[in-house]
Amino acid sequence: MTDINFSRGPTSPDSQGATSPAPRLGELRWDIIELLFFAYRDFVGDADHELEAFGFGRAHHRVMHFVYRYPGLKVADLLDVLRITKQSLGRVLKQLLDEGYIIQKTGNNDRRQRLLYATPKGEALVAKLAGLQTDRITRALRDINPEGVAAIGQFLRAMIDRDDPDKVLEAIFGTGSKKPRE
Amino acid sequence: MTDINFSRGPTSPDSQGATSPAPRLGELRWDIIELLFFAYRDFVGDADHELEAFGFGRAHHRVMHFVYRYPGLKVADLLDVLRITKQSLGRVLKQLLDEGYIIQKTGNNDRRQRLLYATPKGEALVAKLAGLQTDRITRALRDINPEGVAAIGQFLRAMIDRDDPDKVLEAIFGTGSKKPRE
DNA sequence: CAAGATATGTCAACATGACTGACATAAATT
DNA sequence: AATTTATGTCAGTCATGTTGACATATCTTG
Repeated sequence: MTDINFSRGPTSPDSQGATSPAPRLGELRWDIIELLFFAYRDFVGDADHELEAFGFGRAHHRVMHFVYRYPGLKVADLLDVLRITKQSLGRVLKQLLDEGYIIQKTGNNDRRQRLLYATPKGEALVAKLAGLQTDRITRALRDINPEGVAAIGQFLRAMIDRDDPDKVLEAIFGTGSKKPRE
Repeated sequence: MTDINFSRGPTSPDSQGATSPAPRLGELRWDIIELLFFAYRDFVGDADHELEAFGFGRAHHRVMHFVYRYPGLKVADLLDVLRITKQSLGRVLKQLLDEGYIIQKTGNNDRRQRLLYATPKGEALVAKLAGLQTDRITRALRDINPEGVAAIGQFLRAMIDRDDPDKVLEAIFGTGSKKPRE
């Protein structure tokens, strides 16, 4: 076994640390910061393992997820949501199209647009991954009462930037977004 | 403006979708899944912007964070926590050492070990980034009562895998970990 | 003590998923 | 007819992850 001998807190030994120059070393939410790190790591880990079997990565998952959830999403919308460049999106989207997980449909009003839809094959993949993640979430919520669950939802919503919301965020928050605080 | 015309839910148009082959399309926690995605994206985004000014990336942040928080962490511990290979860690660690954000100290009991400590320069960087993230967390928790805050902590803890916990997780959960469920 | 295991570091090659910049096409708008 | 917009694509680069091989110092064990 490796020894469990490290103590907690900033107690550097000889790191020239007698000057203590750091600002606000109390009142920081180290607890939540680290819990978010580990929780998210394991949360996405569920899907990562499954994706390997398909030869896909996280990028493919994100695309599939939002295309399935918001059918008819335009390429431009997807770029807003994922916050990546069209070159980056292009690669994974091309694979998903070629392998039949997503189909494109020319827009009715604007024939330049390519509206995206998940195929049954794509739906099955998304559902499988969401199932794994839902299992984890359900387990985590099991011993929490409805008020607690509501607080969790409120917290997560409040962690999200709402200036310049993309289409998906507008859907989540109910179009009349753009209300930061106060 | 781009039109806000996409409807919700899996209502594919002609994606050969009359067969509906997907398993369990109800009862999935799409809400929490998406909230976690956006919340984490914006949460790490705070630090990302600041890191650019230092010429660092997320990898550097993670290393700095855990070295500061758990002084005397060994290289092997860090590998466990971050779940990356020593070659990956080696690159960012070397930069942080060379630029004076971290120092190494030979282990007392075992002189093969290199115990890691943040320098004052490193502490300042970590504190700055944690400050940004704490601001977001504090804002998000502002209108939530103590019971709600407790529920949030409980939820995040329960989202984390506890089989084979690393040193940091043992510290967070209080060594007697290894209790999965029931 | 000699042999083997362990902790760390490093070289080289490669994959993924980001990025920038440039350019092409089709369709809508002016 | 000219311009703008939505999309696609080529080419190169960067950050960060991976494997595999190997070197060195130090600890542990027979």
